[in-house]
Order: sequence, then C-alpha cells, then structure tokens
Amino acid sequence: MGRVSAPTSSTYRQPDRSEIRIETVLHALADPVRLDMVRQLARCEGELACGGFDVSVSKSTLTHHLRTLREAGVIGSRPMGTTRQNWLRRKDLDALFPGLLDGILAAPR
Amino acid sequence: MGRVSAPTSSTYRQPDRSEIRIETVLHALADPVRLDMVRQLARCEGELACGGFDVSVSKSTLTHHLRTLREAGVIGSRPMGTTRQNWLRRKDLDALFPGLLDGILAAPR
DNA sequence: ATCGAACTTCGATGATCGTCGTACAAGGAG
DNA sequence: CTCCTTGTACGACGATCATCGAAGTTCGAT
Repeated sequence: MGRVSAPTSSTYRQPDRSEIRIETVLHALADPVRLDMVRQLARCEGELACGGFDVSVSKSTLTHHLRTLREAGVIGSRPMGTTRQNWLRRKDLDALFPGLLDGILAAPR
Repeated sequence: MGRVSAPTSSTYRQPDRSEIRIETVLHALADPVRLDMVRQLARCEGELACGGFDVSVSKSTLTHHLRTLREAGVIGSRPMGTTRQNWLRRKDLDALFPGLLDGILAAPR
C-alpha cells in the first residue's frame, strides 16, 4: 500500500539557521539534563548516538530531550543503521549568537 | 500581633555572584517578555523603575517576571521612595558566563 | 523469516509556569 | 490625616513540561 514512508519524518524536523529563535534555544538549554547532554556533545567534539549519552532518565525521556534540542536547532541528527547520530550545531549557533555557547560551556560546574 | 514587617523582605532576595546558576539564568531569559525586559535594561544603560518597562502584561505579571529575573541573578533592584529601581547585573553575568549576555543581545530581533 | 538492539510514539501523571484580578502595604503630596 | 501612585501578595486557572512504562517500528544479523 502507499506507505511512502519518510521514516518517522516528524522526528527529523530540524530548523535551518534562519529559523532558529533565541527564546527556543534558551528554553532548550535551561533544562539540567539537556544542558548536560550539550556539554557531553561539546566535550566529545563529534557525534554521539542516542545510547551514547550518560544521562539518568529513561529512554523515552531521552528521546523527548533530543527532540527538544533538535527542534530548537541546538543539535542535528541523522539515522545511521539502527542508531542515530547527534551533533552540536556549533557553527550555526556561533554565527547567530556569538559567544553564547562558549559562555554557557564556561559556566562553573 | 507580632508583625515585625521587614518590608516584604522575601521580595528582595537576590543571589550573590557565587550563587548564580546557569540553568536558572537560562530559564529566566527563555521567556519572551523577560528577554524583552532585559533588552530594554541593556539599551537604557542604567536603571529602570518597574513602571518604566514597556511590556504588554498586567502589573502583577510584571512583578512576577521581575522577581524571576531577580532571583535568577539577572537583575538587581532596590526600593526608592514609592518606586523600585532595576538594573542589569552585567558585571556578574559577564564574569560568570563571558559572552553569554552579548551573544543573546546580538540575537536577530 | 526470526530475533534482538536501538529508538520512537502514545497516553498518563504530577509539577511548574504565565497570566490575571483583587486586595493590600508603603511612600509622597495636599 | 487623607488621597493617589507604585508596587507586592494571594489565590486561581489553563497551558506547558519532564517523566515514565508499554507498545510499536526499523534495521542488521542469524
């Protein structure tokens, strides 16, 4: 039957640079779990699979946080086999809000 | 009865620099109304009375937003006669999270 | 074709949040 | 002292949020 199947396409929604809004980014970063995830992405300097994050929440909650970050434009992600790779959109964030990400990552603890 | 009446002292609670937490600051700045208020404070380069903000919410909501910003450590405030003066704690924020405030204020629109 | 691993989707739940109107307190002016 | 102005405290209400478990999907391997 006509299942064209863009594979769960709603999940892939990622804003392009011009659509990223500062309020949404700040809201995404204001959660302790998500901020920690962003720090882990910044530290690893590359991509991280969903299962590669060290967090203390359930898997479904992890998915929720990843979507929040992705839809805010903080991270990008692409499926890779049965896993999904995530990365920090540092270039876009630095271009839009120069200093913001570094300022946040420089925060004590 | 023993109403000592430190003048609504709970309202004056302001964290000192070492108590300011990045998650709280980000949460405070993530609201459109509050972010706009911070922009107004940054633009005026000085102090602003509560009534001096150009916002589209009721007075009690304004009070609520000012308290959120104050308790997060984003602004300081002191009573002055019947009014209350508010200012951006730029020095503290720049020291703790260098670049964050400028990055946010540089955000398009 | 079957299995397991890796994520996502779908309610549901309890907590926090933004908003308001009303009532109250404090200070200045008459 | 009596007003008027400025701002705060107190519920209350609807919306959003973080969290979870159970069920479903997708893909690679056997």
